[in-house]
Amino acid sequence: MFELQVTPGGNRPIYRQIIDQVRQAVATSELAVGDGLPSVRQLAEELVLNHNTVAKAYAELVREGVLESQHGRGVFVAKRRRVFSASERKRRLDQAMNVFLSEVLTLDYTPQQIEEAVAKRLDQMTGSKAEESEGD
Amino acid sequence: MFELQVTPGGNRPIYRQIIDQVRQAVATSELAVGDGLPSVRQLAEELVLNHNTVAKAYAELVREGVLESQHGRGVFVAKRRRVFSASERKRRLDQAMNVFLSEVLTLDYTPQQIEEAVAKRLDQMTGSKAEESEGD
DNA sequence: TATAGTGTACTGTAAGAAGTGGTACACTAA
DNA sequence: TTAGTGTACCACTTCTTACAGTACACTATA
Repeated sequence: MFELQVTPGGNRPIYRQIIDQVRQAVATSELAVGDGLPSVRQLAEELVLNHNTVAKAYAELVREGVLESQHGRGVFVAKRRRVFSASERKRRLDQAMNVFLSEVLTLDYTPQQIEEAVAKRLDQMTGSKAEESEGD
Repeated sequence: MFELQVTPGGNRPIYRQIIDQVRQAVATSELAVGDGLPSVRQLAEELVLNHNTVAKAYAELVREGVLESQHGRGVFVAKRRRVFSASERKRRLDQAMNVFLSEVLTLDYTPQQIEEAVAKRLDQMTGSKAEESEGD
């Protein structure tokens, strides 16, 4: 079952927390292509939020090509496709790396530690596909 | 010479762009320990900003231990030191990785491509210390 | 000592983002 | 017909970002 959790008052906006977690669930195959997501109102009730906040997150994920919405039916995980141009992809990768690396280097992690941590997390994410769907 | 550039109206706040670039300059040793930074008013004039915006960025960098301010004299690159607890460092590393990885995985980069890109950029950052200070 | 330049700290103002609350409409499926 | 869906508004509040101006304590230098 797809669960997500949100902490209001954190440094990161709620709707962005939803985006992060859905992205991650898709990346780890916890959510497979075609899977349905909770409706905006249902998820809003679960998380004690306004439905507009959930809708905002879903809308951005649709824009990114992660989700696909069907009016009157629901929101579903979309088939993998590229929505950005090659140069835009590169630009976003570079910017994301800059932010990430300048942050962790400031935290005084060494390059080796960073590379290891990234490799480990990537393995966690993409290696353990759908292994939790046994207890359903 | 230390140059930095800022784009207003971008997705990232101006003061945060300053923080990112100073962090990066320190990480790459473009700015060495003890080096002075432009004064808040001078930098504000260069970038056509309010001095409060620059001061806000500097203040956060001081809080992070990247910079050190001397009242009446200026702001300087601080000696490397840790300002966060071990658990806080780990928490920040994890959060930064989550944001970074969910973002680039959504961009449809493969784990291999991501690891390579990170390794390459890390090498650029920490390998080419102060090599541009020849054309001064 | 005067003066200029420094960081810092206020106040006030304006614009935008984030989030809530409510309503409404078109669509789908039972 | 009815319930549930996505979507689109509007109004409102709170917080963040940024600007504008002023002020003060400090440092260095003439």
